[in-house]
Amino acid sequence: MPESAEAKRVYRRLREEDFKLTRQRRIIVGTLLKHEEEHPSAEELHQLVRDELPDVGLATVYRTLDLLERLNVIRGVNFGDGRTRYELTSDLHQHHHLICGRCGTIEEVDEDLLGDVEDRIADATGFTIVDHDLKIYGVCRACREILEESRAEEDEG
Amino acid sequence: MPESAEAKRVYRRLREEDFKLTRQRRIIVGTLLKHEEEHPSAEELHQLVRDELPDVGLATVYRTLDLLERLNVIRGVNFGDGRTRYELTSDLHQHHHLICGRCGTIEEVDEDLLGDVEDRIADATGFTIVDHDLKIYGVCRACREILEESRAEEDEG
DNA sequence: ATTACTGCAAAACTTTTGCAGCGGT
DNA sequence: ACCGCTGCAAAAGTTTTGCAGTAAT
Repeated sequence: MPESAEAKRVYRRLREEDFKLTRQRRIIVGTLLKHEEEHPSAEELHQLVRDELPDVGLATVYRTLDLLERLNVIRGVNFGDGRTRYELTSDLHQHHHLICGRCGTIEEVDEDLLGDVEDRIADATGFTIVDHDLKIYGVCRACREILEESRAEEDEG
Repeated sequence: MPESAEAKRVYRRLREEDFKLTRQRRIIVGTLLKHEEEHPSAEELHQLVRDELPDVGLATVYRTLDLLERLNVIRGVNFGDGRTRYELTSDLHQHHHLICGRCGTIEEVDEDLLGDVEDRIADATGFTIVDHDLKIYGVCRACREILEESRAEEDEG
């Protein structure tokens, strides 16, 4: 597996801050990038990492995630199941989550819709904005159709 | 303590869905509304609730939070410390969080800035939007000033 | 009167930490 | 060779669950 430009960028960040680039860290970073869209939890990432290097400990995964979070490479998010899931903070990956309250599906919108909202907030508060995370709650199209059908049936019955 | 219109709205929701309105639930709801802006965790809420009714169990607090979350009255959010914190989902309480990556302060912006963003997303995806949660990451004004000062000192030294 | 709800204690689960040895620089 | 990093196992912290008794309808 050739290492992506993205992975190399992370390695550079590590070296910049005088952290060692170990086999474990390389594989954890690579696996995280590869499975980015799944928003893996620590435990899930650990399983994936073990496919490649079987005796990596779970504690190492946690420690690496902490480290990457401190370096602002990733960020922990909460989708409401019991565990913390991770996503990249890269500007190249700005996206928003649409969370369906009925079926729990998470869709992504890959567009930066918030440029002028950020500007307005920065002006009003003096806050220097680095990144954002927008979650939108509602009902997805499929569930909405199901709900409309069952309502129609009730009206008949 | 007279009960707010907001609290009564929650009680009505409970009755609508055939849940019992117990002393514990009344006090948990009241305490949650009162300490809304603190985004209490289950444990913190438990402490606050015990001031009023000392032998409420922590499990009851968890069970009530679960229930209120299923009824879409509150929502769990993750601010990066180990525990789930809660906020109301009411339209009347739309606000956004500015999270400073240096000092960890969370400021709130109490304005609905996302009306047209929501419209665009709804049009593009067919998603029926009920609510949203926007977190903005960056550096607050105070920290920014501190950073600028220390940079100036480095340049001198 | 019925049965959902509660408190308590135990269990399950997620995350952190201590320590002796290993491995990147 | 140094010292940061790792695996393991134990600890800490958070959330869930079983059960017998209590209270809202």
